[in-house]
Amino acid sequence: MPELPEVETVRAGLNRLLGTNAVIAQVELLRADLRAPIPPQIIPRLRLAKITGVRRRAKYLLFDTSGGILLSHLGMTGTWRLAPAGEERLHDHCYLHLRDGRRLAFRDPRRFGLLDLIEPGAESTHPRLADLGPEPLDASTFTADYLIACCGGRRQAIKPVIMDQQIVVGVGNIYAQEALFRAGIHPSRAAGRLTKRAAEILIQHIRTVLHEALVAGGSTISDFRQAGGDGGYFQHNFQVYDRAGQPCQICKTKLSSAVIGGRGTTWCRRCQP
DNA sequence: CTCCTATCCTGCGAGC
DNA sequence: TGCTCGCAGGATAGGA
Repeated sequence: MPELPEVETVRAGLNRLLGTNAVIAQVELLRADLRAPIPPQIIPRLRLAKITGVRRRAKYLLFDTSGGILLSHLGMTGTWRLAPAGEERLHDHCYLHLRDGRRLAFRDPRRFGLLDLIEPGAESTHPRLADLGPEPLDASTFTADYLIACCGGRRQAIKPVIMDQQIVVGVGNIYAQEALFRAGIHPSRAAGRLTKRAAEILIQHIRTVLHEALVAGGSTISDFRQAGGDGGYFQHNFQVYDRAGQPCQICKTKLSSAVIGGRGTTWCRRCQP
């Protein structure tokens, strides 16, 4: 489900719930694999470990603990929630039993998510993290010059390029469409034909749409929830995502749609030439 | 290399 | 109402 704003919202919610002194009494794994095998050593390694905080990198959550870093990706449908005794749900895959009696549950019906353990100090070389691009909200690394350099010579459409986690992280199918609409760039435009001016505008709109969604607590689609159980409300601000056939909110042109880069894509052919 | 496609899996809504 | 079909916020292996 989650792109940067949703993952960041979950991260903030987890930190609010956990504070800096939560201790894991026991890890309970209800299955051995999600998208990839879950290393069974997380059970002994996280037992009695203190969770000192939860960070985010790209669309990954990193639980810093005294027993190592618990790495979690939400895939399409992953959620973390407090699950009091008796509130077990289908597709709960992992429970973190806390020493204070609370229980944190990772649930992921489609199982595109991920749980892994990173050894202390091995974060920068972990295969899931090593090749990630810059954070889009970091103005010092995600620059127009950088994006232009990434796009140089590429004939690929710009939309899958900005969704490529090696180029820039955190942008998925929703916010890619929204940012391209705001920037007035057709999602199929060849990445290599992007001018520096267009790159500047696109970067600016990637930042503002992600930031606005962040402030709104993310977008609630299907089962996205903050760790506290509330949904975000940025979905009310979508201008193109899931609005194929409806009128453009700027010029009233009927919005076009097609599969681009393997993903459903909606745009305004008049506003995004 | 670059780019595209298929695939992992379940749930849900559209359409018949 | 009930069924089937297609599609869904992500990431990646494999082939062209």
